[in-house]
Amino acid sequence: MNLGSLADDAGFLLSRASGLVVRGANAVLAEHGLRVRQYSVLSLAVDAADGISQRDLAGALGLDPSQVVGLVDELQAAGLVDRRPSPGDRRTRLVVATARGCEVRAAAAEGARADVRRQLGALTGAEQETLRALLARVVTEAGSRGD
Amino acid sequence: MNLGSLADDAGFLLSRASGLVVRGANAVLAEHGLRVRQYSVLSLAVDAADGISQRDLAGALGLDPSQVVGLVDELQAAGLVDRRPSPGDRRTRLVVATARGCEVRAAAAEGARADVRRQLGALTGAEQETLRALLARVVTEAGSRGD
DNA sequence: CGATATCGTGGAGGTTGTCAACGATTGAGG
DNA sequence: CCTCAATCGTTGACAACCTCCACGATATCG
Repeated sequence: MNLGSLADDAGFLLSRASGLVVRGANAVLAEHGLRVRQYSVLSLAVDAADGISQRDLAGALGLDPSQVVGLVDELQAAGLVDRRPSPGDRRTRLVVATARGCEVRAAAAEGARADVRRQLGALTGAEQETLRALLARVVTEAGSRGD
Repeated sequence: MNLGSLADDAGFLLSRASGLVVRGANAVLAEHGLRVRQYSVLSLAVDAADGISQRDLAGALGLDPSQVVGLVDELQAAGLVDRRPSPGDRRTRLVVATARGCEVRAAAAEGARADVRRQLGALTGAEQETLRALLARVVTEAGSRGD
């Protein structure tokens, strides 16, 4: 077993698997007029009952705040989210999903989930859950460490 | 437990974790004048005793062949790899690592491995191995399916 | 020999990552 | 009250990346 081999490197495998899943997800989401990034933003907006600030969106997604601007612009132009002023802070703009945004997200989520199941088809259900749990710990640990 | 939540989506976690690891690796590799992509190409060239065609490079890395051109150009300009004609096929150009390429790769690999260990610090050694094995199966399965 | 496929390469167009600014607003300390 | 630093959204710039298409050179199959 060659430990120097790229095919055995966890970082490379992570990047490679991510590329595969993102590519597949983008293809599926295109049917709903969305890219993965837009879908992520929309999802967080739908799940946040009172809306979510663009700052928090950037933090949750690991993006630069400047990237969020464009994504929200596109979703807003598509009528899927709105920007509402925050009650307590006039700098902040809360991103809230519209009724149509909720519908689109629900439909897209179904397709996206099916595609992830397909992409992870080599793993049993239990293994998929193990993978999910391990990745979640890596991500949250990195977050609590300051990225 | 909200199954619709983005933070529980395996695809999102994969993409997020990959982004973290790649960012860290790029920072480490910058000390050696490399980016992750270049390091990957260089690694495969070093590991291939008789060189590797750009086609195979693209396949192993999941890249479009046209992307490999630029990466090899940069590595060649840095004196880390050479392009040699293939003995049996005049279309193919074999990418082979130079002596300096081997040295740089060895030095960079050490730093990269240390960084991955740091990024995956939330997991025990056994868990890291589990993660690696699961990802390897996902990637090879996708490969045997035609991406 | 001729049709078809493959390899490397170039270029176009869109998406992403990173960074540095700026105006508006907030919060803390003097 | 007033100044100073910090925060939020936004814009702009620039490099990296992905996707696709087309081409010349070469190989392979019929």
